[in-house]
Amino acid sequence: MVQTHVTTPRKEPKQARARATIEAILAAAAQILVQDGFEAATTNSIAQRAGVSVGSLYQYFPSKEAVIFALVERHVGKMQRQLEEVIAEYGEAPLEEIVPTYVKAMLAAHRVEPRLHRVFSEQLPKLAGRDALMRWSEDAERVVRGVLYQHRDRLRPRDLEMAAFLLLHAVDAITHALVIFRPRYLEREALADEISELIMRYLLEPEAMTNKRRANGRKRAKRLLRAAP
Amino acid sequence: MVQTHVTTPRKEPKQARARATIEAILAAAAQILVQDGFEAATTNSIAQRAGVSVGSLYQYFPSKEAVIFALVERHVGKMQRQLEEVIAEYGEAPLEEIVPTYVKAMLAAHRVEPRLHRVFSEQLPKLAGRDALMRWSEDAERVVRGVLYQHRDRLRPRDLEMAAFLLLHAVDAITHALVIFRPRYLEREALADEISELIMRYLLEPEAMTNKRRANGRKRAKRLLRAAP
Amino acid sequence: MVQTHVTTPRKEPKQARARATIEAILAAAAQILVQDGFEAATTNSIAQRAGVSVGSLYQYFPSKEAVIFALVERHVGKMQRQLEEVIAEYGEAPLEEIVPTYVKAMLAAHRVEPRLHRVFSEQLPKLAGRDALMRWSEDAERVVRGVLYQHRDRLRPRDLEMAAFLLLHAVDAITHALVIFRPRYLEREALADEISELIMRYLLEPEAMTNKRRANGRKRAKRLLRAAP
Amino acid sequence: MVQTHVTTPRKEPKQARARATIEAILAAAAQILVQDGFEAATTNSIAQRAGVSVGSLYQYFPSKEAVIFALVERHVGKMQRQLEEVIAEYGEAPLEEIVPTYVKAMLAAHRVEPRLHRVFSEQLPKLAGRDALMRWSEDAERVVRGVLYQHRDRLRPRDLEMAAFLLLHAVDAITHALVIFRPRYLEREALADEISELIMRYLLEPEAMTNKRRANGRKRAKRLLRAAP
DNA sequence: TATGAATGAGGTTTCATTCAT
DNA sequence: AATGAATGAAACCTCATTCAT
Repeated sequence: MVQTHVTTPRKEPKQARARATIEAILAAAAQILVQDGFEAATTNSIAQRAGVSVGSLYQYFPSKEAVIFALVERHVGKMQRQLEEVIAEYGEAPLEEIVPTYVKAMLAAHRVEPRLHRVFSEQLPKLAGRDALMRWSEDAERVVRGVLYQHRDRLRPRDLEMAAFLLLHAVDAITHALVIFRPRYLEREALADEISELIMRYLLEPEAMTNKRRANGRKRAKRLLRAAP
Repeated sequence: MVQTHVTTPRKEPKQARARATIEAILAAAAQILVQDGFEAATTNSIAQRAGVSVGSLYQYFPSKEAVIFALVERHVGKMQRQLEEVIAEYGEAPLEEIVPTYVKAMLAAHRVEPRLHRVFSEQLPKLAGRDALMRWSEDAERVVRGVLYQHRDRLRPRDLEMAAFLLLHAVDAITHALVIFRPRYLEREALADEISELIMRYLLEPEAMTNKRRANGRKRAKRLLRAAP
Repeated sequence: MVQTHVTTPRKEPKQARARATIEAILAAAAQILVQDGFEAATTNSIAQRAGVSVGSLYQYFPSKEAVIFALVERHVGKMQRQLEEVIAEYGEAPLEEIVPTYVKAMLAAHRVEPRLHRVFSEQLPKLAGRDALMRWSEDAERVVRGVLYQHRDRLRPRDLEMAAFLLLHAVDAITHALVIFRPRYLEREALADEISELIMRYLLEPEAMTNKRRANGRKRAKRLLRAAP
Repeated sequence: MVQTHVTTPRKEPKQARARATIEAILAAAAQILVQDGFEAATTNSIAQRAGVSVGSLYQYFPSKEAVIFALVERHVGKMQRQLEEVIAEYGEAPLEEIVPTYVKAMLAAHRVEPRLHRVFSEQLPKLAGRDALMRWSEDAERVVRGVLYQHRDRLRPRDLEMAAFLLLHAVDAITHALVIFRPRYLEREALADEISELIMRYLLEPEAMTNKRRANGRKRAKRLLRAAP
């Protein structure tokens, strides 16, 4: 929606207010989900926490599930964009760089709203949003597969599809488990290195994996990551 | 035992008929959970599918959650027993044997009732059973940690706790993701090998991992596993 | 039912057992009513406390209300018999004796099972037993009225029906209130005297109420009451 | 204030419509209680009779008991206010005036909603409102005690606390019994006189109780009562 | 006869959604 | 546009009663 703000200035205040209401509702929903779990997130409680009436909620969302769905979509979108940015930027880089960067991107993605992520993966009922979450997995897998194909000459595994599957879910689950069982680990430097190690050792034959290369790669990755927002 | 009075069984059956009723209720609950998801599992629907009245359900379970809880406990118990058996049997074996066996045991554990497992990990609300599921994770992690400590001389990673954490959740999540995204993969021979590869390469330095050894190890593992019940 | 226990000895054991079961049920019901209130008295809880099965309860009582009803009847019966005994014995005595004796009889009647009496008067639903309780009131009123008529020549009030009504309910309510608010008072000697005073002063003109007479009356009443079981 | 969160009103109405709904609910509850007894007062029947949905009932009352509680509180409040007004107005008057006035006030209080009062005192389960009813008794007793202490010089009874107890409950119970057994009596003039007589004769020595005084007192009381709203 | 498992109508309560104001 | 009162289907759970064993 391209806004011609020069010609329709009178509508703006209203739209801005609507936007604010929507934000308030989503924020309230997220807060309740995180603090009190899925069962506590009723339309009335969300509206109340958002400081609006139920009526207003239904003005902007056709149903309760739509609220949850919007929240999931937004969350997944953020994660996806993060991942894609990294891949786009490092698309041409050697594996030694792209892997640790990807790992860090995943960790960073989970750090964004770890508690919300947890609620989504644990308590989301069939209908509302589970699909969106699965789509994210499939998209991410496709991206990983792409990267692997690019470097297939150097890789040990023959079945790249299976490899992509394994890697994606291993990393995803580890980060997810971290959020739940070891929130503190998430901050540790060494962790990302270990996960990268897991991946690299799986992907490359020992002789293709010089220490030098790996060390360099890691340094450069750090530098690049620091440059990112 | 963390369970509260809300989830403990209400009375011990004294007649065979009662036992049958309890089984019917649990079976019905499992069926509904798998087929229609958590939301569809109402006390009435469960009772109806079990061919009994709601009243009968409440004779043996003090609440709806108690039914779910019993189901989770039973499921987790099965998985735990499988895992412990394997570890007990292969406790003294070299890593080359124990790892693939463990991987296969995990895959087998998930194959027991994969769809039920999925529902549990995805849709279980806070109260009912999530704790039991997390306890399983922690127990399993402890077992893995024990194995690693036994072989710590040969292992590359220094932080064995972190290593145990990574491996457990990687394998767990991969099997879990398989159930959801690639149920067909679960049958494939190669899959278990790949996961074992992922683990072994992470744990051992290249020079400590001769091809010969690995090949032997794998064969022997297969043999042993076949011997197991 | 006059039992010819000489000719039907074989039935006795059975009947004795049945009697014991009935007693157990009534005792259990009374206990639960007193301890946990009316709502807690379910057929199952009564049966359990009585140490029998629900089925047995229904063998001897056609419904839950029948159990309550039996309990009320029995309680009211006891009270009524107490009252009638006193009146029968003191029927010919002067008011100065009969009044304090009656008061003490009432207090004694409430002392029998005060907590049960309380539950009955406070929580009895319309259907079960309320009628029995009201019948008791009416019967007692009739008795009191009879006494008053006998002594009508000496009495100040002209409307003896109203007087009987006032006295009966005043005494009844006072004893009842005592059970609830001042259980300790029930033991006090002075209390019965005060209540008697209340009645006598209401019934007699001052000049008809010599101190001497009242003192004598009180003493003799005490003696007589002591003689009673 | 002994009330718990279970019985406190749920939200303050902000619209006139809401106020009307609350009134309708309370009126319906009172009606059902009076006509069909406690057992018949289900949330659905109350809502239906009130012409609203169950949901509306629960918007304003957190539980079924809260409805009953509100009704009891309101009723007790009315009675208490009546009593206090009389005492306040006649606080300085001689006993000969205050007693008949108090008696009439009590009778009037019970005349307000006699059938509702009956249900409350007979069928109120432990939880809902019994406390409120007992509080009323205690408050009233305190008031009576105060009056007696003021006039203690003229009074015959030595133990004024006991006297207050006896009088309060005698009068309360008599009025209460009237409601149940002789609703017609409630209208009779002579009745109040008789009850006053009962009290006065109990409180005063014969010689302190001139006919003249009593006659005057009664007249003046009548006049004053008539003046009251 | 005694048992206790089974029944199911009916009660309380919640909450997504609508709609008059 | 916003409000919040009103709705009612549907969930959970209880308990008097029946009946096969």
